[in-house]
Amino acid sequence: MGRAPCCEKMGLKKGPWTPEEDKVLVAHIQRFGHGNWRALPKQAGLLRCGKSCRLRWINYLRPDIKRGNFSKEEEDAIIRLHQQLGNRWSAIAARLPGRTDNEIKNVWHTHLKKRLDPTNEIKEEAREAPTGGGKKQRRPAAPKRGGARRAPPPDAATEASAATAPVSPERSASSSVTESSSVTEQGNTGSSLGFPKEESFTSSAPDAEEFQFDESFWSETLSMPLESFDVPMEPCDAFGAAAATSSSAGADDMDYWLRVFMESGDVQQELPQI
DNA sequence: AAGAGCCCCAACCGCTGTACG
DNA sequence: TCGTACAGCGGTTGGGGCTCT
Repeated sequence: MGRAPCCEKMGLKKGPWTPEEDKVLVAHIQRFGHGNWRALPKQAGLLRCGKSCRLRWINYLRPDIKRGNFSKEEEDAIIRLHQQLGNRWSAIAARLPGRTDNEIKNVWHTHLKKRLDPTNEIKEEAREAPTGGGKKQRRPAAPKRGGARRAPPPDAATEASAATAPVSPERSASSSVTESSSVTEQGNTGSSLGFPKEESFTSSAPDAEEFQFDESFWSETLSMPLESFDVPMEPCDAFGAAAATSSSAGADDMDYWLRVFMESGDVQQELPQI
């Protein structure tokens, strides 16, 4: 069947996300969730297609994402899981909390595949050696592409338990926060809006400094009054309807969001239809 | 110091699966 | 049952940073 393009290309921005766009997207999702990705950019006032917003959120902006280099244990887990699952990156990501399918895919193609290739083994080993000749030390993930924020590389023992952590096999790590995803699975319950509290987010990292930048980013973003955004939020009935009819939004979810909105104090003005 | 080449990764593209009317 | 819309997944790539020469 003829599929319409994911979005109207006309007038929609492509390429790297700016910090401003990130903030708008984060603020919108914090406030309204993402019941409908296609409608989200319009509601948030972003000149992006829903697909782009979704990818940006899932691969970069979700607060439960673990940034930085992969530990040896994680790499071993990826190799093992790849042997079992093949190129089902989302399934692999589901077993590596905090890692996205895109990230795992990148690591596989850039490191692990070569490592498993016997012809590259020697070369790869040389690269692994700290003082080995020719190995390019991984740069400390400097911001790229329009203000991308990356945490400094963690030490190799960051997530020894990651590979064995129990994670729902049904949903990947890319499942949304509104679907009681890995955030909950990692025990960060009780935080408002389904986000991990900053304390839990940072304290879950063995090295608190690892997320220093992200913490400041989230602190800034979470504390930022929404009115400070240039782009007006447009909570509309369509979104509420989408959330209400969403297959993943049960009555409890609706009650939860309603409570959140009520507590925010502006539900009357913002969402009169709920 | 400067240029070349390599490496990495964020983001795009196109396809599939699923829900719904 | 069919057609459409949407979310999600995996493959691919553009381009910036880093290292080497």
